[in-house]
Amino acid sequence: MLPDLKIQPLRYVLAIVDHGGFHAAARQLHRSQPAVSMAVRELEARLGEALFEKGAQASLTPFGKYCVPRFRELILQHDRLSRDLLAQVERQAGHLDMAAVPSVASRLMPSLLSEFVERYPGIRVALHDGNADFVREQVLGGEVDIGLSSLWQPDEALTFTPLLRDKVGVVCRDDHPFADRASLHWRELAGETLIGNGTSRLLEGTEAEALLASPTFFISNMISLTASLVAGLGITTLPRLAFAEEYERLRFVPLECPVVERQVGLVRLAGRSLSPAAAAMAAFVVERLGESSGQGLGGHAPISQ
Amino acid sequence: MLPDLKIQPLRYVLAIVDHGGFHAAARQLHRSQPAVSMAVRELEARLGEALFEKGAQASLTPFGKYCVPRFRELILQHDRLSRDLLAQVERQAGHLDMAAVPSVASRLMPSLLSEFVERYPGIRVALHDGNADFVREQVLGGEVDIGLSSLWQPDEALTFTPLLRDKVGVVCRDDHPFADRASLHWRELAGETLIGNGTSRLLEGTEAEALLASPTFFISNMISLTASLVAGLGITTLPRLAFAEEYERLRFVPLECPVVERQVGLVRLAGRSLSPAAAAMAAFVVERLGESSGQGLGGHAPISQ
DNA sequence: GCAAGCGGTAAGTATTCCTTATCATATGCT
DNA sequence: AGCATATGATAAGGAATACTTACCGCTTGC
Repeated sequence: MLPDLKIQPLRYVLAIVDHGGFHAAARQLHRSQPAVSMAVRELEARLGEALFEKGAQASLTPFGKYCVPRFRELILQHDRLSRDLLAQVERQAGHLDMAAVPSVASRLMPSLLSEFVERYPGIRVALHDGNADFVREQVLGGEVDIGLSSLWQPDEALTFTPLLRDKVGVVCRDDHPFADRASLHWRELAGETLIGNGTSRLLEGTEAEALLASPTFFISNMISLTASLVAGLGITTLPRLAFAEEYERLRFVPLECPVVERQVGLVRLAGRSLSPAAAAMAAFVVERLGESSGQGLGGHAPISQ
Repeated sequence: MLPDLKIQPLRYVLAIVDHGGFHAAARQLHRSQPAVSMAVRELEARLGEALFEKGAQASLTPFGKYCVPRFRELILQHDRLSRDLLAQVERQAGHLDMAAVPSVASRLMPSLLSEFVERYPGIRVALHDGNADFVREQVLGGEVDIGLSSLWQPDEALTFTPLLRDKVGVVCRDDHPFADRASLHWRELAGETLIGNGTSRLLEGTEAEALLASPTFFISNMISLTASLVAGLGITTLPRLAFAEEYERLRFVPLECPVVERQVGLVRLAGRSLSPAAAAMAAFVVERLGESSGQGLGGHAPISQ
């Protein structure tokens, strides 16, 4: 019923109009003049009406005059779309949503993000932070494109790319007997007031699991937890990355026996591709965290694939 | 630089999305399934990014999800344009401007126009009236698509299609000695008070030319002219079609010697095509006036080509 | 009156598009 | 299980399109 207009012949028509002739248009289009002639004739046949007066110097028919601005409009739309899609693919535009656990979000992402926007100025990033369960759910539900977290258990629907190891240690106030120790054995914690937190389950399945039975307190909120530690309420265990170094009175002492560590990595939906922008971020994160990270944030190490 | 998206593959993508699969889409598009597959792959290659997840049941990648509404938008624009142009060509839409001399505009156009809009309900017509010079100028200047008028002299830039002959006669009041005459000879007018008007120059070059020397008055406006005639100011000559029959006290008496007639016809720019709507009107006018007109408007006759 | 411009035509070739036939894999049904 | 029937991908051949070069006829300008 309605004929499919091809973009090219429309472009030809506009070129003829703009350059005032078939020859000039052909030259500018890097085509031979007959190619232009024939394409226009084909288009006219398809429309059932002439666009150019026959015979003389190329001049538009009234119908042609009617068509030209409409052709121009359609081509404008087309080019806008084409340009837009190309920008997306080439990572010059786009946006992505990502989720990260608080430690990663606050300790690693700030510098990563600033480098990222420098490298991909057109891409907009939304960073959501929450605990590992939150990250998992956000990725599973498609609310975010990628997540940065540790995986408690493998999930069929998720792909996990390990990026760095993060060793658990004991956090205490600077006046605590542990404060100046270089390392600790789990049995030494036996008599202490141990405050549980969201990362405590890292100890599950290790020799130190017994400690989990004793905690008097469980504080999930990191601000409350650090405040409690500063107040001398007790001590806790945390992965190094989750230890807020800006609290002057708190000390981090590595747990050497057993060595407990979480793997922080990239979480994404299995079998689903990423948007170009998300792929850029994923590759960027892997590149920056997967090989030589550290940069003063000792205690966690990249994972060599 | 920016790739030309073809309309067809975009349609394929939408069909796949809407029908939930390559096979179903192919069926609905009257294409084979490989044709759809390959076209989509070609498009993906051109864009440099996959639109559908590979492997499983057809499902969009995030990039595909980004593209689909944009494809849909472009195709909507395209189809709107295609439909619009088709409607123009098929005379279901469009508009035209025409000019006509007052006699034609007031005596012939009303019924013609009502028939025209019945036959071409989508076409809008603007009718401008003015004397023959006005019509000529409007056509020459492109302000109107076609004109209905008589041509005083041939014009290289204009094409004139004669449609009907319109005989000149004498118009006088019902109490004038000529009022009941069946016809008149020009010499009988010698002693009369002759009011000149815009059509008087029709007498130029005929035996009756001498009359043009005498007129005491010249009144170009038709309303003023008829009012003057009703007032008994004098008599005048007019083509039959220009004689306003609705004035009860005026009479039209054919001039039999010499027989003077104007040719009323279609005026258009030579060598220029008409818009579809204008072409429809031109053909319609020729069809209705060129062969068997009359319909009680005696005194002018169609011109058999 | 000739040269140089225009657009149109013809014939051949390259490319694009679409077909049929076939495959590998995944889903559904006893 | 296991066969039947979906799915989408692939290969090879053919039809349609788009483009090329070569040439024609016409107008325009010196």
